[in-house]
Amino acid sequence: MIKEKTFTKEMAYTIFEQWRKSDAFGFDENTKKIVYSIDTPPPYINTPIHMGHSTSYNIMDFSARFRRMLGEEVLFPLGLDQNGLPIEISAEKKYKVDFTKLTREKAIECCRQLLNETTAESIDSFFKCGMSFSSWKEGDIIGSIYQTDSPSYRAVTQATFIDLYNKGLIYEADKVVNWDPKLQTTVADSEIIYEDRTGFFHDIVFKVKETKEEVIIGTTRPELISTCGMVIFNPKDKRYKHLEGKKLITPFFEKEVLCKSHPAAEMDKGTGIMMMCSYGDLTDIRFFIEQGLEAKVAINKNGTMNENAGMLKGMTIIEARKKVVEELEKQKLLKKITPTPNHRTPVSERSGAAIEFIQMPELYLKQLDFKDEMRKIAKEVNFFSQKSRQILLDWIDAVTIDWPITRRRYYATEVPMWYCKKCKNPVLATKGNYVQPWKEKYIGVCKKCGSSEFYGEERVFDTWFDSSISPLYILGYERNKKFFEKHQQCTLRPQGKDIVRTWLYYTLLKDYLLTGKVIFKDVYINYMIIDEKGHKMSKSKGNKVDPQELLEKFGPEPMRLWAALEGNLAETDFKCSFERIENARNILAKLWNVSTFVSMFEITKEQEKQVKPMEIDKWILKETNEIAALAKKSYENYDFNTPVVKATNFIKDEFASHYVEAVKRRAYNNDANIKFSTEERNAAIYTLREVMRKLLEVLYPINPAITYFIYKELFGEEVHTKKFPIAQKFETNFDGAKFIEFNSAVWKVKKDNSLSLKDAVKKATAPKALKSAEIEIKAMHNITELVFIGEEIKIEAK
RNA sequence: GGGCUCGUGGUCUAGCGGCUAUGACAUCACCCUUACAAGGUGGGGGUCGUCGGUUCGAAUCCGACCGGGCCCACCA
Repeated sequence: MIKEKTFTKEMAYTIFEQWRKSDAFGFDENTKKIVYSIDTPPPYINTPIHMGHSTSYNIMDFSARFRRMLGEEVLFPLGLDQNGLPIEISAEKKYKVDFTKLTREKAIECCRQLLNETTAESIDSFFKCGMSFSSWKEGDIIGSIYQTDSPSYRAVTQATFIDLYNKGLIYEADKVVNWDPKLQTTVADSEIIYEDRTGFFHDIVFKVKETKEEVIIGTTRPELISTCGMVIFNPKDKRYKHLEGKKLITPFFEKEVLCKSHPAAEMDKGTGIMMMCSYGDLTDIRFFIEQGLEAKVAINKNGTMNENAGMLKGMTIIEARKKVVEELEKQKLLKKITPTPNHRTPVSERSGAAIEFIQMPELYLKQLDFKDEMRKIAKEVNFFSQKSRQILLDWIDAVTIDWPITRRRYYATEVPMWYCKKCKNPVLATKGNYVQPWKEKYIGVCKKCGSSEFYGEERVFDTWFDSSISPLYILGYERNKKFFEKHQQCTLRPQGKDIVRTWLYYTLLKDYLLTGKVIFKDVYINYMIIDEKGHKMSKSKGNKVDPQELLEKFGPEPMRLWAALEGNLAETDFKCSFERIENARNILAKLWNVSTFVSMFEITKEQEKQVKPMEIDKWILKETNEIAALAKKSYENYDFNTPVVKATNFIKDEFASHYVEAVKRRAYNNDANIKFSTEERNAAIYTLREVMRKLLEVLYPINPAITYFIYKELFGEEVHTKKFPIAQKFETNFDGAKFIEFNSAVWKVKKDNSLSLKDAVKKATAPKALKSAEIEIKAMHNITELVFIGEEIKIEAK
């Protein structure tokens, strides 16, 4: 019998703790069962976990728990992504330091310190959410918590580099790269976002050499005038036709450039005539290559101007722009400045700085050669939902350069290479150990020139180069040969749609290049958690809902139920609000209260065996079994929304309001006027318990703690060790829908006549399909005379 | 400009060719009925974005348009 009035978060945590202590969800790597592996998204733990984390992890946990109930061995390790720019940015902010001014050791130490402070906190949040990870301990065995900055993980990252290098898939090239001047590193295309920022058109005077005519040219990058290589106008533009082939003199720098017609110039943009500079943006670069012009770099890698910018040398881009404007104004060469509000600007996703394009040697992983294979892979993987596949296909189409995998930062996996001091020939580290070439010496002899002096590579890997091997890592690649040989494909990759072009794409690409296989069977792409107004949650907007706060207020179970009830995250964004979670809490309160009621009645195993359910009992058992069948089918396809909505509505409406009300008297059997036989009473008790049993089993993956507690109280067994319920068939002549309709009619009549619900009804006519529950119905509504005629419903109150 | 997606009572949402359009929140009225006021019962509220087409029949299929959102490309 349940005595507690409500189910509290403390009760949930006690159960979670019990599971953690007993290692209830530990992974057995020697299992003979089907292995169901989940490659969890390593969340960045530079900040506490947010609503997106907690919700998407909850949904993963639904799958993990459900699959265990199907008898599968679930590999569900917690991974923590602790490499890369986001960690560095947070550390710089938190400790108010600038890594470019610190020693490398010091910078790394800052990151470690930050991670030490945040890791435990994040793990605790996951624990409180009720996650059933394979382990809560860090370690090297399959299923342990892993961190991408551990020597073990970094050694595998480096090993994959060595393999790819030896396969000839990595090369170094001095190409134009996306340069983040703030972080002073190259970034990949996938890390660039476009923002509509306000730019300013500067209308600047150029002079025609031959005729001294003034030509007004609009530009947003006046500081780059020195690198102007050509001026173009649209071939159809009559205003400038006479300038074809003429020479123009750039203001200020007094350089001669050719003026030509070219379709890239749009007539209605700016003044309709434009200057082409090297490295202003990507189109400029393409144009220079196309025209065979010599590019001139005017921006240094720290974002300042160099000698090619003449007197602007040493200034930052912003300062230089200001200075040029001043000078041009002085010389009356600046006509006007007009703002253009929606100027699409490439911005570094990590730092928010405007991207510059400069030339820089970096290591590249070949990806252009594999676009067709990637398209094939995209079609082989099962996507949940189907439409998410398109996000990946679109990105594959958009890939135009190989993947620059090196970064010039600190807290990341080092490129495991050294170079011969004499002949610059590179040597690779040996696989298996984690190496740091920037502070470790290479001992050996150069195969090319015989020299024994080397210097270490200083660059590190793009963090996606690390995280793209997470499924390989959790399956024991390069660490546990026996296990990896048996389990080469990961069952499920759950992740956000915002990182399809990075995490999913890079993982499929890299793991394919390494193993020749498609690494995932299923991919579950979750949409985003947005605020009540439909805006993305972000720190800057201040509209973040903090899961820690919600845990404090509601505890884990309402949040988990909300994640199932709110919608299907594979299809739509979720709007998050207190109200909605409150609703989920109320549903759980209902479940709790019904359970309290059912727990008042006992029945022995022997009695259970002899039970013959009555027709109304069969009706509710039939409905329950249909829900169980639907749940199994839907859960298998990662749809938790449809069955859980059905199940909770069923509990509230049909089960609690109608069935329980109807059999209450049969279960109590203490009414002086209506006597039921022991068999009839036992049938009611059996049915109440049986419905609860199946519902609890169906809801366990969603709400493990509350269902565990109730199940234990009612049946003395542990729900998490049970098999997912198999639906039984029931046939009955009792019509549930008509029953509900009849009840409503009675209630309405009583209400219209201002009668209390327990007041007597003189005479009622009910449909024939309810005859089998005659005694219950009479007792339920206190009906004096009840007749059954055809389909008719008629209530005479007085 | 290209692609994807969505438009259903005040708000969110189910339905995706066939009974009176589902449910939740909010709202109103009544009610402590021995599991439950974090509750119960009942009520009010919808031209299913607009226009056209297919069909015996359209929220549902097709087309056009209008209006959101996301992604990609391009822009001096």
